[in-house]
Amino acid sequence: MTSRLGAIEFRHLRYFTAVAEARSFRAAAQQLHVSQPPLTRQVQQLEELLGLVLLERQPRGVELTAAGVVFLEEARNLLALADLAIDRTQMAAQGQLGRLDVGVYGSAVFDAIPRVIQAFRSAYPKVEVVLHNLDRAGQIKALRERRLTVGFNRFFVEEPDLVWDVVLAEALNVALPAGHRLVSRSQLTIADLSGEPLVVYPRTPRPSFIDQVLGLFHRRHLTAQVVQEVDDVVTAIALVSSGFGLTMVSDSALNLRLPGIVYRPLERNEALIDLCMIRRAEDDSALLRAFIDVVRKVLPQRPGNG
Amino acid sequence: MTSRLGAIEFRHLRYFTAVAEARSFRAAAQQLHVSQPPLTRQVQQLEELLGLVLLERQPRGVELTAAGVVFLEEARNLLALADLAIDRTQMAAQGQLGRLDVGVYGSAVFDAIPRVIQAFRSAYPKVEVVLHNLDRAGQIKALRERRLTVGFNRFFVEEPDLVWDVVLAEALNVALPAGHRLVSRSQLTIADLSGEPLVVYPRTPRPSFIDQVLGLFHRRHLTAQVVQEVDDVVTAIALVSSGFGLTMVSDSALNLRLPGIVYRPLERNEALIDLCMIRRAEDDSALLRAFIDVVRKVLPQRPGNG
DNA sequence: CGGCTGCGATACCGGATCGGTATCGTCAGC
DNA sequence: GCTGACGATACCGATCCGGTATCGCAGCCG
Repeated sequence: MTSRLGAIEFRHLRYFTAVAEARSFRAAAQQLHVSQPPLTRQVQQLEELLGLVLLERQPRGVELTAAGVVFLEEARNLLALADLAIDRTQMAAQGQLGRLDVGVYGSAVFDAIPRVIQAFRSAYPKVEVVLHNLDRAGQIKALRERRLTVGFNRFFVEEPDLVWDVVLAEALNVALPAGHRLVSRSQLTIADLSGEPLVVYPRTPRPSFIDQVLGLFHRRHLTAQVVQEVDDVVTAIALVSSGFGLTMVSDSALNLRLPGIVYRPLERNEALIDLCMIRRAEDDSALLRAFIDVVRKVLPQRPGNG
Repeated sequence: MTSRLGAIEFRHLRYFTAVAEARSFRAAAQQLHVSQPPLTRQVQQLEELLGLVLLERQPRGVELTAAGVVFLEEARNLLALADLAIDRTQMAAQGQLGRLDVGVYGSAVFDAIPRVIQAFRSAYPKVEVVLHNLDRAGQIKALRERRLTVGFNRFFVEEPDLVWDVVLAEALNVALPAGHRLVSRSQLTIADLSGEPLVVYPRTPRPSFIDQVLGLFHRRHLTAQVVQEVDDVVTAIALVSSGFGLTMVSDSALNLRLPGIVYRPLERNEALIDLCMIRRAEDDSALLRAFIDVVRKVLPQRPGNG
């Protein structure tokens, strides 16, 4: 890339623009708060660098040549764009401009995450937010490779270079087929589900939501009767509506309204399911801090380990 | 207009861009053929002027901050635009870029002028050509006020600060109603028209085409029987087609094809009508020179007074 | 017609700033 | 813990910038 810029500097543009607009070296010198000789010298140097005459010196001032007319317009443009560039850079430094890559996975995409993203978008409209559907392993890999800024997942193993926060504790609900006998109850307990056929998810990655659900039974020395393992909550709900059995979903998944499906809350002290946010420990960018602030404002907060 | 540019110069952008792209001060120094310390100093100064940190210095090189990512993009952009600005300025100096205001009037707009403009547009596609319909007085005024670069008209009085060239000598033709007795002749003379009712134009400005036509008769001691004076050639042709009489038109006007109108040429040695080009005597711009060259190439040329 | 005035260009000077060399502090890797 | 590579710093000479003083020139006015 061989540039024709040579040694032209913004100073040349500033000085030339002032002279061209004032149609006078002396008047421009006053406006710029410098004396007149430096203006003469800088404009001469600019003309020499361009190999062109930009101004016609005349007894009562200066006139623009055709090249001068064009260069004046270009110089004004460049100066204005340089100002904008500085503005944009300073906005970026304040986290108001840039790109935020967010990893998402699981049922939180149906409620909690959309609320967060919407709030962030309206608070920081010039930040481009990109969502990536990645499971936990994929999020961790992408975070390390800088392809992700934050990730949301149900829980995380400890990683030395990463930090996680629990940003939301959601209650659990049972999804039942419309005619099921438990539909008559307004609240359920884990014990109510003992012996009921269960559809569980996700099959991978492990450990994850599935293990938390099964743990609820084991902790109470109850037996979970798993009839089907599926990939995601949507498939699980579909199977429930087909009469395969019951399944457990977080509050976020209540937005998944399918015909023939009824949700009943689990008693709140029975179990809570965490939503976690993971990020690089050394990432102290203003953009990430701004995002975390929005998350804490939008979601009922709980302390993390970071 | 208070700029936030401060004392930022293109040098800062060039150096920062090189360092940011190479992710290394030393490597950038090699590419730029300078030593490493000046790079450190210029980047430090740039960061100080912006009040921001653009680079994170690390043991194995440098990483960009969020602000650095944005500023790198902006700086590249500015450097590329500066190059383009220089290109455009140099094109302007060569007459390849700019704006050409052309004054036109009379029947030449139907043939000679369109041919010139089309040739110029294809040779200088980045020059904006603007046509202005102005009579001779209007053209002279606009030329003096720099609103016009050149003007075309049928003939000009001498003006001290203006220069004119005859750029085309067109033959004359007679426009006849379809059933007229002279239609049977393939060529006509002025004498053939003696006693015929004539429609003449333009009423103003004077002197102009009308006076040249009437002069043809007076020179031969013939009588021109003027039945109607009108503003322009189009109106004259319309009256001819209505049977008012005959009228004289230049070659250019032969493109005006109306039903019921027949054109017959005047013998070539009977009369020629000039097309003149007028311009400022002191205008030696490359753009005007380029236009004159095109005119001379497109139109059969004759020497002018300039 | 000659002095005056206002313009840009030039000469020259002191200080700021640039780029160069040499060197330091620091962290990673063997 | 040594070594090597990186960026930062110290210092120096040369350049470049901006300032003052002055020149050359053209239009203006009495």
